[in-house]
Amino acid sequence: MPSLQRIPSPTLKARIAQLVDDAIARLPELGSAAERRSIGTTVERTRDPRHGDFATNIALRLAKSVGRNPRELAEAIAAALPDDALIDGVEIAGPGFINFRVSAQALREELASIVAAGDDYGRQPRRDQPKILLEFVSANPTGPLHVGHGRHAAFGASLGNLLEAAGYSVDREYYVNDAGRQMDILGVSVLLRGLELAGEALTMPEAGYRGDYIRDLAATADIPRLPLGDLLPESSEGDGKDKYIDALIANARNLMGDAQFDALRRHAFESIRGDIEDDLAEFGVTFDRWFSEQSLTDEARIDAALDVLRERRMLYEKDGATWFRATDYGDEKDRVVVRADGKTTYFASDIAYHFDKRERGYDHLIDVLGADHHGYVTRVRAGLEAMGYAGDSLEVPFVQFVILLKGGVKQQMGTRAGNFVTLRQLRDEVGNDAARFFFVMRSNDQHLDFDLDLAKERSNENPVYYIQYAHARVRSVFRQLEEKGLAYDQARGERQLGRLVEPQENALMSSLSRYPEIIELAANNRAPQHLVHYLRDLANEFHTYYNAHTFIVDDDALRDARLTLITATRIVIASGLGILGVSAPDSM
RNA sequence: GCGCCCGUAGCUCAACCGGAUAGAGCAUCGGCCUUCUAAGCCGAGGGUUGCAGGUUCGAGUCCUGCCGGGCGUGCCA
Repeated sequence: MPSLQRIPSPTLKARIAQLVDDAIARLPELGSAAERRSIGTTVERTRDPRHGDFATNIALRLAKSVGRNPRELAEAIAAALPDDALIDGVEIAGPGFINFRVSAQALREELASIVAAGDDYGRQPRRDQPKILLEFVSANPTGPLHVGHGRHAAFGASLGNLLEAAGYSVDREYYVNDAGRQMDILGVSVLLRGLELAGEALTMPEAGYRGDYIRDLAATADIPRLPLGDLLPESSEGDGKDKYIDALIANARNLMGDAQFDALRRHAFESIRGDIEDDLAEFGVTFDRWFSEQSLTDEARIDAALDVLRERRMLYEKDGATWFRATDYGDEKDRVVVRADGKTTYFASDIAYHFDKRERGYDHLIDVLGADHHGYVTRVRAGLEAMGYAGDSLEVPFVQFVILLKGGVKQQMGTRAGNFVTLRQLRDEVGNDAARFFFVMRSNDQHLDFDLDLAKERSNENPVYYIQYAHARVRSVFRQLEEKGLAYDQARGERQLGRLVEPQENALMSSLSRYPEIIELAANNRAPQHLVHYLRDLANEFHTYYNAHTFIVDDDALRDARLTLITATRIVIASGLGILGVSAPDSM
């Protein structure tokens, strides 16, 4: 459906807020414009229909600063409101709220605009500023994605879609941790499994990767026949598992040579990375860029970033290491960027990476991180500030853990141990739609109990079906229409919207008009679950309407009006589900 | 110890920069299919929003202190 330069009208909420602003501007005794702005005009949807459709508390907020009774103030503001066809009634209520009832005509116009805009309804025009870089998932390429990563993927992807719908310019990026020690550990894990496949008896060290996928990688890798006696370190793991595996890696490099070891490492890494990309793509999650951590080293960006910090006197030497003065920017301690052994730390990469993001022209950075990374934000912001960028240009929504319930029992997960449920397994069991939906239906900063058995049941207990069913029902109505030899006359439907007078019809129209506001709200709050709850409510209103009234009636005008209403409902549901990455089926 | 997040109905969770009588689903109980899909609808019961103070015209929301849970606090990545 081509959208030719459609200029979205402001939301109903924004239009009412404008009327209130206009009214206050006519009352100079209420203070300067600047003072009013600092208070802010707040217009909200009411919770209770008896309070109308919208309400503002502006009189309550202004009362103190102008020293007047809030109700009296509300009366004055209401009297100063410009005449507008949008509003059908205004009343003062409670301690000084001004309640607005939206006119039926305005709702009908909004309904017509949904059908006209189609998929574009609710979307704001694209703004060039600010340019947002959204980084999410960024799971280490040392194994397949598990359900926790799935939550990150679903949340990040939905957030990106929401931000774009709200008009922001967004690029999505996956930071690939392809450098450093963990790649060595991955390589040596594959080596050990390969030797095992060749008949050697050995046990995987605790610090090694023990998942079954390591065996699969080993089966397709070129594994040299190394003598175990030379490969295995003399020290035991009891002396420290980190020390043990480092010695093992050193031995492997000595015996194989760096080139062959790196080739083995690369084989494992590339196959895992490819698998992650495929997995995410099947999940409907794609990225504009896969950013390699190794490239920071290869292109000397870490050194360049450290040079900038050094010039700015933000680095010093102590105990043989190089430290960054993070405490100057509110961190609780200074942080090492170059270790005594000359290697840069992961934090040094992070500084360089985030500096690079800003240098690439992104104004605002969003990193979706696991809740266990919260300690990181202060120091990365410190890095940005030391580089001359605002610390708050980095925003970090945290995603809490997923607790997987199977038979009512919590499943423990760990990449090292390899006993996790993979995202792929989850998708196979519950389907992409249910998985995408479940992952975002709870606030990201809440732990998520993911009940596998429940999600597997293709029953009415699964909320995603409830919404999809509403969409399928609309399609079904139109199939019935066709079978009865009738046709939908959209133009007539739009002319006859005045026929929609049932309470269920008014409720549905009102809910539909909220959609653009929900997009904005969910995007600004980084909260896809607002959209989830909205869609659930909308589906509920549709199902109620469906049960209360027949759409395919003999009265042509009424029938077309109703078909217009349910078409608009279908459009909004399909759009909302699309943002969440969930399909909108034509039949179920 | 210090820092961050979270405590809302039996369970899982909502509640839009503080707003009016705190809402849904599941579960429980009672109704609705000769009519567009019953994967649906309607109704009922269920709450001292962890506790105690404070700010405010107004607090689940903000502040302080407790209690309980999670995470972090590496020259790991």
